[in-house]
Amino acid sequence: MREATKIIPVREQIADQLRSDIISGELAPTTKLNEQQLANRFGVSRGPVRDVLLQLTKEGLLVAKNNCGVSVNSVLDPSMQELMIDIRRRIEVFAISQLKGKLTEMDFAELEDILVRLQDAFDAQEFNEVTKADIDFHRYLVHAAGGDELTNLWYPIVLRMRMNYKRISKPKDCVDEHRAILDALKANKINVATTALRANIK
Amino acid sequence: MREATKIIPVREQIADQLRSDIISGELAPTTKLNEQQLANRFGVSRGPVRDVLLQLTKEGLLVAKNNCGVSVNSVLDPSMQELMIDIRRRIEVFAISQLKGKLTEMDFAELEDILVRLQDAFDAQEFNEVTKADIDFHRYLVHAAGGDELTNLWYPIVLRMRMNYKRISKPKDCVDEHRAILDALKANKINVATTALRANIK
DNA sequence: TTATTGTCCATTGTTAACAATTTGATGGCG
DNA sequence: CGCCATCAAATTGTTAACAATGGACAATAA
Repeated sequence: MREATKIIPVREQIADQLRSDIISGELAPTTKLNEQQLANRFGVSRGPVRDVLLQLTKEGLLVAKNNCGVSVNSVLDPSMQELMIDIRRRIEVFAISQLKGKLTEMDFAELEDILVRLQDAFDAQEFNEVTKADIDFHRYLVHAAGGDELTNLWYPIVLRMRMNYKRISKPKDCVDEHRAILDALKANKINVATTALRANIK
Repeated sequence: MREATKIIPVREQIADQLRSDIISGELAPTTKLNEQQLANRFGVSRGPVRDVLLQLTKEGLLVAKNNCGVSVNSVLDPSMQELMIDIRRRIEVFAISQLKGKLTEMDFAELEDILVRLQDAFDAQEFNEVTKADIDFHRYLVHAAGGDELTNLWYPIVLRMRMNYKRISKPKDCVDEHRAILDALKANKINVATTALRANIK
């Protein structure tokens, strides 16, 4: 039997695109979003667009005012940013502690694929793709440990953090750091992986 | 001029009611929710109901399957519950550290009101109301410190934690603990407040 | 008997029209 | 000249009809 081909719902595609636009800075903070315009852009009606806007608002990327529409949220002030980093670290450290000895060869292969994407995107100077691969790597681990439950808690935090970075500071380090995390996981050295992970989240 | 009467949007009312039903256990885990039935119950159309179901799904109270509707989420396994407690503590400790010296007389009056509600609900053995007042107390502090941003991160965690408790174990302690927190805040003794807060979150 | 396929029904996903609300502008009045 | 009330345009909130999807059940063939 062939590998199941993944069906991606319309709403999810729209959400992904908007998230991408926001964290890439294409949609700047305080930009107002019009439901009808978005509906036209994606070739759907306002219904699904409304759903997506609601979701992104819950995720903290957008802010909504009653009967006044939504706009792109502003960057976090430093103390909140610090809190977010701390919470994200706790979640991911928790994740790999739960994963000790649980990861299969298939998991490792998947993570290797993501690292390849990361490297390729870096070589091509596609920084948006670098960001996506970076997030995918971490999400894979979080999801493997805590499922949708934990991922839903973790994801908005990452997105909010990313909104604050205009661009990846040192993409090269980014690749190396993830390599270190993966190698440590493969060797089942959780302490090493934890240290590498904490160094990567900043 | 008359005091501004607070307008509570339809969606919010529906969301509050459903959250209440879920936390109180009236809607047991794995219960499937039908959009049309809910629409009839609240006397609105499916649109707003869909919006609410999406939100509660984001909050982790419900789980959704494509084209298959939503159902009430199950309780957390112990390790996740522990992580949630840890993160919630971190957020609330952050909140009161930010609030040092910032709370006004009006804030204290508001918090006193909530404590009265808590005491009354306890006296009347209205455990649902006890839970609501309890949450309101903490939410007031979190919101005062971090606004909607922090509240949106914090709230789902609290809700998920509450789903795991069938009932308040010792309502009397609950009142005393919140009294201790408020008194410490009034005296601007952040260390004391932090200790009391950490003892209350469990 | 058992596995497969086809049909039906219940439910969700989507759409477009309608109602309600906010904003900004315009004009009269102090 | 500035301020407030009133009105119009634009935008969101809501509704109900329509399309599409998934699951259950029965019929068929091996």
